[in-house]
This record gives sequence, C-alpha cells and structure tokens, in this order.
Amino acid sequence: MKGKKLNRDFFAQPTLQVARKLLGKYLVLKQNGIKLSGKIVETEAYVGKEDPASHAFGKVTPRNQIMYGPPGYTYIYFIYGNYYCLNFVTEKAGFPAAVLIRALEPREGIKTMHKNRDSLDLKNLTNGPGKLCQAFGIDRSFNTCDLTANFLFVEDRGEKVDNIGNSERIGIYRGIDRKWRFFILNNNFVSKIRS
DNA sequence: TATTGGATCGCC
DNA sequence: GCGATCCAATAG
Repeated sequence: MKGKKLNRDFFAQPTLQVARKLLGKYLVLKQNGIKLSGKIVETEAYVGKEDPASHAFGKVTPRNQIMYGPPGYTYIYFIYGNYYCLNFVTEKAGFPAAVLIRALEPREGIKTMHKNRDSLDLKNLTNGPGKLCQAFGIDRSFNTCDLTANFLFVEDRGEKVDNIGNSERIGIYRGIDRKWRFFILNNNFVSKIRS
C-alpha cells in the first residue's frame, strides 16, 4: 500500500510513454480527511496541435492553453452537458499534449465512490472517463491542479504490468488512425468498447 | 449574439 | 440506438 509519488519528470516524458507507464499506477485523491484511490487501467494520448482529435488542434484558446503549459498538471473539461474528464498534461511547456484517464479499478474509499455515483455495482463505478470523475467528485475546480502536491496525485505501488493492449481512441471521429488508447488486457474495469 | 457539435452515459 | 444537457469555439 506504500507508494512512491510520481514527480514532474515522469510527466515530462513523451506522451505515448506516459500513457503506457500510467497503467498499473494509482490515482489518489486526499480531500476532507477522505482518501480515494484506484488503479489506472485505461488511458488515451493526445499529442500536439497536429492531432485532429486533440483539444489543442489548431490554435491556442482559453480552454486548451493548459495543455501548452508545464507537465504534471491536470486538465479537466466538461463534455456533453453532463460529464467531466480528467487529463494529465505531459511533455515540456510550449508543446500541447495530455493523457486522458479513461478507467480505474477502485481501491480505497469505495464506499464514498458508491455514494458519489449513486451506484451499487462495483464494476460500474469507474469504468469510463465521465464515471471516474463522478466517483471521485472531480469537477471544474480541479482544473490546473498540481499533481506533485499532496492533494491529487499518482503513486507507483510497485505493480508490474506487462499485458498491455492498444487500439484506436474512443468517441472521436478524426484521428482514428492513431492507435493511442492503452489498457490492461483482461481487466474487468476497462471501459466498454463502443459498438 | 447565435449556432453547432462534442475525448459520455444510461435508458429506450 | 438515441436523447439529455451545456459549454466552448466559431461565424457573422
């Protein structure tokens, strides 16, 4: 259970590497004396302003400028009128890139997650980007949060992951030729594949 | 100022 | 398979 917090150098690596290496690490949130955590089992990479699926595609806007900032910060956005998605900014300042956290395997604070999600099904708690934000209570106020602080961060708990699969990214229509979704094979908490 | 479409989810 | 629901980005 003892873990080592990932530092800013980790997030400064090439985005595809960060996306792969995040698998098997633990997302931890400490808030109001409550600790929530879950193992990261699915990620997606969004790299550069030439990636047509990235929010940083094209020019700088108020929303995507955080992706141009230094690595190790969060980028939260609101989507479809209902849901938030959690991203980690990667690579050096000036280069827009981020990793979307798509699914977790709940570990600590599961009771709180059930309450936040109003769901009794463990497998349905954090198996999607909108769901895990709801389970952790993540909203707009978590945007531009420093991942090296002691609030929201990622831990290496020494778990090795070697069975990694990859595929095209989900829910987008452009840039599907880039197979930049990564997930742990045969894990029950990976989000459902789009039909 | 108006319009449009989206890195989703849950229910039909 | 489709609607809910609202914000950000464009166009005018």
